Formats: sequence, structure tokens, C-alpha cells
Amino acid sequence: MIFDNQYELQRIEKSNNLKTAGKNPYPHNIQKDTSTLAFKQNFAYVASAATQRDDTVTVTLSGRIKFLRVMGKAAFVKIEDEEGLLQIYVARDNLPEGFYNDVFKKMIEVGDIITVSGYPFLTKTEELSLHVTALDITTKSIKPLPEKFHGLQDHELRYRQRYLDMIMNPDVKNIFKLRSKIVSTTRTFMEEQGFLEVETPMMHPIAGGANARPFITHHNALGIERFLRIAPELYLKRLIVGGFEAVFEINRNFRNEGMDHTHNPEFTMMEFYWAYHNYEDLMKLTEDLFERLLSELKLPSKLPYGELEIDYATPFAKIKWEDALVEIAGVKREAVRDREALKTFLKANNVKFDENLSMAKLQEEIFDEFVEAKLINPTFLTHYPIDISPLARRSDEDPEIAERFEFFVGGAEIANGFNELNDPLDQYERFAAQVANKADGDDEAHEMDEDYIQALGYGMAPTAGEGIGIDRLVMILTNQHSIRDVILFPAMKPLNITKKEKSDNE
RNA sequence: GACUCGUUAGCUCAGUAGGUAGAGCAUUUCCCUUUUAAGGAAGUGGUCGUUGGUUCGAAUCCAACACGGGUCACCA
Repeated sequence: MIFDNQYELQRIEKSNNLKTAGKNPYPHNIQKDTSTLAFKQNFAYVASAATQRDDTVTVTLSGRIKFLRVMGKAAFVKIEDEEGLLQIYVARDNLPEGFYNDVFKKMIEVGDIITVSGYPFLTKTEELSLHVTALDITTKSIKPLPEKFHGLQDHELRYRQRYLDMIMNPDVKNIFKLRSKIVSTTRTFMEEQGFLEVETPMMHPIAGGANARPFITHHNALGIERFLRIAPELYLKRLIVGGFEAVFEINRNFRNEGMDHTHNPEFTMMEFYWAYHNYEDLMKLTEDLFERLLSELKLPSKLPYGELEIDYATPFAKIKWEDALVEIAGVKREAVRDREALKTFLKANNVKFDENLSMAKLQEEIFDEFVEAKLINPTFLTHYPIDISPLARRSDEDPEIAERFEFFVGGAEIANGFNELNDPLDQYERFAAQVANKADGDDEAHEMDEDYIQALGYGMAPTAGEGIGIDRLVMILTNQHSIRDVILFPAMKPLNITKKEKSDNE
């Protein structure tokens, strides 16, 4: 039996007693005609009424019992629905003979969902409450709730049992309401800009579009392996080849890598591709999106993020990659394109690195170590080295530079965009180089995607594309510092995994 | 993956010269018809994360493992 502790057994007995008393502990077709919030709004006038009540009206609402204070022949109960708490007053003499003592006190308890009818009144302490004239069980809870004052604190339980977290910490619901609003606002905004929302495969024959290790799954009928997508990029660009000129997708990506406060194995990204536009247009669109989000969410332009304050006033700052290394990291201007000088800089700052790294990778080490965390206000980094931008178009002015930007807020990467490489031969060679890297042991290097090359062979209009991490976007806008606090059911290790199961998988 | 801290009643937490476990809330019984973590009285409730080891004796000391938090690494 899954419910076998003493509290659960007691509650099951109460549930059975309800049945014996002719009351279904799980009835359906509940007719409620108001909510806790509407009750408080609609009956505020009771406070100024002479009798401090209005017993000419009767309303019905449902909620979960969060507090129960029985004082002999009367009780105060706080019930909670989606919108909040409401106090109800239950007195013996207002209920059918015997109901209060035999049913209410014996069979109904904290955690149960009840439906009550009654009229509004003001208590001695001037709290607008419902004076109950009818009360019934709506859903019997056979699991006791955590302690009412401290609630549920344990992070592990909060993530594993999000439903319980939501019951005990109702504020978490606000984060997910905001998340929903952010996604729907983003979707509406993109559609208004003329983008078409599309859905591309989640199961890929080749995991491409990013450098990351994929999850592998199996197709039984075909007897082949599939990879959960690490990015939708290559499919979306096939659609540009096919003739759509502005597409976007908001959906999940899967990366088989470590988990921490900014990484969940499945995460939500918006990617969009815009033909006949360039990455400057993307940056403008990103600014416009943020302005829209702040106004839609009714947020001021300066938002707290932990100890920081982030100023979202547009236009956002722009800084070139090499300038950031010089001005923020403190690399000497003449050293920026000098491999040996970059190594000297890294050594002088006690950064461990691989001596064989290319110049761009050395720059990246410096960037990651000394620049990224300092990009607090929204900032576009531009003029990336081509060497660390395998899918981006080469600059016409400087072949070492990619027409690309990354967007940082609060010291974290939020978006990445660039002019797409549409030269099929150049793309073929870059894939070939990645394949060589893979052969040398880089298990995150791209594989050759011949169909994608074929697609580019037909000609992809000049296109700019961008990916925005939705989870991180939600984090910075809601002042949450763990990705697990913006994902309803974050990935957790399984409990009770046996050693055998584990060794079987190794 | 590394380091580190944690895991004790349903929940929040105490608990070492090593001597078969405590509080508050919850729960059970009783009192109480305007409470606000209601109050008063008396009870029930625990494989002290798991498995081994040291010991006459382990929640406590040791080891391994599991899960979680934090930091780092990985993640353009």
C-alpha cells in the first residue's frame, strides 16, 4: 500500500466515514459562482454597511483548507483557490443538525478541498469573511500537508513534488504565470513582426545546429537511432531555402551535459530566421522585444537581479569582441591578435588552459574568465572570431570576423545571432573541418549534414538568425537565480535507483 | 566529473567525553461561538539516508554508496 503511514491511514478512515455518512469524498459537477479574489472585490462594500454584513446575498466557492481553527461550537477556516486565501466562519447553529460535530469536526481537515455557500460579513478584527450556511466536502486529501508556518522549504522536495510546492508556496505560481506571459508575449510579438511559427523535428538523424552532446533514442520499427535535437537551426534554415522568409520556433532542446543553476537537460529556446535581413536588424528586433516584454509585464526599465540592478533602457550597449577583451579584460591592444601574448596574459592571471588552443579559443578563455560576468546591463557583443562561429557568415571587410553577436544580461548569455552562412561550398568545408575535429576526439563537433548542404545548394536567401534562451530570459525578468525555479518540473536524478540498473547502463 | 556542506517524526529543526532519541507545528482525546502560526489539558507518532566497519554499546567515530544544496569544471 502506497499510503501506509499513520496520518494517511487516519485520513483514509475519515474518507470512508464520509462515504458511510452518505457523502462522496470525490464528487464532481461542483457549481461555484465566485472566487476568493472576486469575493473580496465584490463585497468590499460590506465594510461600510451598518450591520457589517450583507445576508441578502448567497455565494458559493471552493478552496483547499489551509488553516483550521476550531473554537468549540464555531470555527474559522482559511480556504485557498488559485487566486488566494479567504477566511470563512463556520458556526454549529447555521448548519444542519449534527453536521458540525459529526461531519465537519470529525471528517474534514486541513488539506481537503471544500465547497461553501454563505454571505459576506466583517469579523471583529475587520476581516472580510464568508459566513457559512452550507458546507460540503469536494475532494478529500489523504496526504497531510507540511507544517503551516514554515511550509515546505526543502528544495529537493519542492522540485520533485512541484504540486506540493505550489500548494505550500503559492508565490511560485506567480513565477510560472509570468513565464507563460513572457512566452505568449514573445509569440505575439514575433507574429506581429511577420514571422510564421513552425514546428520542426525533435528527433534528428544527425544532431546538428550547435556544439553539444545529444541524447540518443531508438526507433523500434526502423531499428535505428535518433538524436533528440540540440537545436532546430538546420531545419529552420531549410524552410528559408524552401521559401518562407521569416520563421520562428519556441520549443524544447535537449543537451546531454551537466546540470547546474543555469543548465537543465531540456530547455526552451526560441530560434528565428529572417531572410533579407542582417544581424543589425536582429539586434534591433531584440531591443524591441525587450521593450515589449517590459511593458506587457508592467515592469520598470530598471529591474533588480539579486544584488544587481539591470537597466533595460534602450538602445542596449554594443561592444566589439576585441574591444571587450581590451577594455573589460585589460588585454593590451597590441596583444589581442597575438597568440603568445594571449598565453602570457592567461598565465599572468593564473588561468589554466590548453597550450594548443587557437588564437580565437585563447581569446574565448579570456572572455569567459574576465568579461562575461561583467556584462550586467543588456549588451550586444559583436565582431566574433570566425573560428568560434562555425555557422556564421564571414565578414566581407575582415575574413577573420563573423557577422555575429551574442547578447548578455546580468553576466549571462541570453541570445546568440548572426548572418547565416549560405555559401554551400564554404559550409561543406566547415562541416568537413568539424568532422576532422570529431575524429580527433572532440565529441561535440558537428557531423556532416549532407542534406543540409544539398538544401544550401539550391540557394538560401541572405538570412539572419537568432536563438534566445527562454528559461534564462524568464530568470532575468523574474529575478530567479536557478533555472530550476523557472522550470515547473526540472530534471532530477531518480530516487531508489538500484545498483544493478545503474551498472547495466554503464 | 572535483571539492564542500547536508540527510533525525508528516513538516520545520535541536541533539558528541559514543550509553536503545527531543521541541514546535500536524495528528488523537477533552474544554472553548469572532479566531489570525487561536488558546488550554493529556496522549500517539522515529529502519536517526543506505550498506558495511570499529566498539560491550553508534544518530554520534570510520569507509563506501545514494540523493540534495553550494562552489568549480563541462556547456561557443
